[in-house]
Amino acid sequence: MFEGEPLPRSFYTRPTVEVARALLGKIISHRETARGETSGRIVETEAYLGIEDAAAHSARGITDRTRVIFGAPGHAYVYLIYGMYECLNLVAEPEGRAGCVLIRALEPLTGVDIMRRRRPRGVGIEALANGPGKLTRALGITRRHNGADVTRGRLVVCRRAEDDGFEIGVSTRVGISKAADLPLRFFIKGNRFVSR
DNA sequence: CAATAGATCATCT
DNA sequence: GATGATCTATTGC
Repeated sequence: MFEGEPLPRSFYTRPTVEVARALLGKIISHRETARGETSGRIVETEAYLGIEDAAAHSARGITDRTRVIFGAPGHAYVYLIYGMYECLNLVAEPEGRAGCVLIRALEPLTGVDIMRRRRPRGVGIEALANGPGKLTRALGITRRHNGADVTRGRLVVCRRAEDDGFEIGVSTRVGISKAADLPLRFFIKGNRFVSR
């Protein structure tokens, strides 16, 4: 389908902001044995840095929850927020250094019918995955995927043949109270699947 | 349309 | 015991 070769580990072994920008336009694919494949194009990301970033979970160092963020790049960090929704991050920076990228919105590509079944009845295609909690629902991503290697396996990130020429928009991050003034949110300008 | 309430729980103080 | 990297439904103008 859309997954040629997954992006290599070296793609993630860079400063978090670089990875957050480079992930725009890339494809996230989740292949499940029973249901089939769901995939989408990343249109919005946010960078969460290390101990210097008060808004990041890693700000207070290594705990059971934040261990993956300090671990090897190219792995998924999935956590529960507000007791109800899961958020997907991709770990950046060399091992030992904290940094991850929150995936905030996807443009649905494969398995749209499967996504619809997982989301409330009647939501339009543009609202299937235009938020961090929505896209994990749509793709069937849960805390089971925490620590998963996204360079191989059922949950992978890959490049699509020709995908550039879009402009990158920058703004402050959504939904945080600390370090709220930093320009660490990135999105594809004009794309209708970016969150509201 | 905007504003707001409520759902619900792992993590940290 | 309080707090969140959210979303949906509902109320009010």
